[in-house]
Amino acid sequence: MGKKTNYQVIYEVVNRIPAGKVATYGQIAMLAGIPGQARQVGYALHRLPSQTSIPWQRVINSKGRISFAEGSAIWNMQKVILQSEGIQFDRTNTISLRKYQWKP
DNA sequence: CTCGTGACGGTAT
DNA sequence: TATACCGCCACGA
Repeated sequence: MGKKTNYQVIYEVVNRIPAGKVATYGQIAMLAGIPGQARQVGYALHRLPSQTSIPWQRVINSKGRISFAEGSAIWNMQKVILQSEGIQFDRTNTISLRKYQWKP
């Protein structure tokens, strides 16, 4: 039996985030068993194919902000999808973790 | 093998 | 409050 790679575990955790909720990179790293390695989570999501069923858009940074350059095409896409799932952004494009952070 | 990179994050200044 | 530093480590050149 091949042991699971960190990526596989990361994807499994991200898959559990329900629509209408978000999780931080650091939180996913912790839940995936690689605490302190938030960057690995970002890299794992970065490698996902463009058409994936994994809800990558539900992972944001610890400040409650989308980790792409504000105004970029990918940034806009992530924001639109999250809004369609019921997530509200404030006037500085920040998401309230208090209200929307996933608590498994 | 070494080196630069990065969808991060906590701490220091 | 904002910016700067690093620690972290898999990946690819």
